[in-house]
Amino acid sequence: MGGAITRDQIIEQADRLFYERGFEHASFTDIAAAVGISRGNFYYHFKTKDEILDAVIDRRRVKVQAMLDGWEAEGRTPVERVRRFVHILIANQTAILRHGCPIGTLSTELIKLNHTAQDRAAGLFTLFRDWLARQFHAMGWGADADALAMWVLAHSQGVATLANAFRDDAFLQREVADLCAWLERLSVTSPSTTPATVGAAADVRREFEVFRQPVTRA
Amino acid sequence: MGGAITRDQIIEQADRLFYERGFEHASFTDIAAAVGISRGNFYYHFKTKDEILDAVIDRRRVKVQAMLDGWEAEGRTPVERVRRFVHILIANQTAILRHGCPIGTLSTELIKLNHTAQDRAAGLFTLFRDWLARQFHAMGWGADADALAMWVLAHSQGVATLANAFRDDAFLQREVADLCAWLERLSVTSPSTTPATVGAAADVRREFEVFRQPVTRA
DNA sequence: GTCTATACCGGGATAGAC
DNA sequence: GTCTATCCCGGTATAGAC
Repeated sequence: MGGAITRDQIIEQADRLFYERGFEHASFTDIAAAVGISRGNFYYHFKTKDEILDAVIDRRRVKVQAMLDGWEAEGRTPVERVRRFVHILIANQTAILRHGCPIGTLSTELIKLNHTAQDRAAGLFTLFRDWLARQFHAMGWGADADALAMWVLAHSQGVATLANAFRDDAFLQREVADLCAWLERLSVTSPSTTPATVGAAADVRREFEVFRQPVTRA
Repeated sequence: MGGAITRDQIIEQADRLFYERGFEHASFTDIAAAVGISRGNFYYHFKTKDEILDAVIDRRRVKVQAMLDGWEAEGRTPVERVRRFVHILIANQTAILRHGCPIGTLSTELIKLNHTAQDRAAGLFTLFRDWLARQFHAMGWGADADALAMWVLAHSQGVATLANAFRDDAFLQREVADLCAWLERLSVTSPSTTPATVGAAADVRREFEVFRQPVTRA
């Protein structure tokens, strides 16, 4: 009963501290202090630190999936949904400027540690990747949907990293605005909005070629 | 004499190990073993681990600057020079797939550790940023040069992070090809190649608007 | 300048009382 | 379920012989 509550609190605080200080740097002492329990009590709930990491990644999976489902339900069009994705950079601006992208920084760290959970961390990226690809697919980009998803994901990731490194909120906002402007243009000429005029996959691709170019300022 | 050589070797191996395993995770034991000296001998050359980090960042500054100077000398046009920048993703492909971007991952880690050297690490990004901005400036993008520089830097950074997380060399290559294609288009319509037709800054900006859109596939 | 030996601390992890 | 006490290890850092 109370045990489950404590366990949840441990996961919640560990999640936060892993994000703020990094997995390796966040100690049991830190987490115990944050939860308000003794270090020893800890091991009743988790046998090792890696077990806590697993639980944290699970928690993040659930939260990410819930967020994506929410966007799916809210956004009327695929474009609106992708825009919601891009806007997490704004919604979480303060945290990103301070600590970077929660997924990117965790993934990067676990790779350095050669940790067994590195693939599970990368799996968090996959949730976004597949969701984005589905949106672009719905927009009619077919075979290019995944490439577009990776492009948006990579750019957002890079923006988060540099905004974090430079603590530059203006840069972050500008990039979000430009990504949205690009999305707008993409949607206007998307085959899904002009289904009658575009038939063959080759035509879609040719049209795509014209419109895929970087955005830098609004 | 031999001391200076040892010192250089320590910095060299520390640089490599900080990149491969991360600053915190790379221990004195690791570095000492790599250099082939005892842990104790270490402290004759550096009083603390932070001092080694400082030396490593200095070393990276020098190497980055030399690389940028080299590109400046080699590349005949600004576009060719920027292309050289983008191509480091290919040149260092193996290392990037395994360990990510040396600058991005170090910067990210030091921020998590709230390390005093975090700004010095971000300064490595600044070297690239300013150099890229100068290239775009030479291409005629004037006030937008820095924004373009940041855009390219951020995108490259994101590509490195995701290529690392997914160990996806095909993605990395595709993104480089697309970045180069975008550069090509940018250069064709750059005000520097058509100086007579473009006068006011507003015209440059308007023209710029048309051509800044994302690239996703080749 | 390089070594061995060692101090010291904080990390993760365990044992056992309550 | 939670605590205190403790273990063990590996980390950084120091002392002092050579």
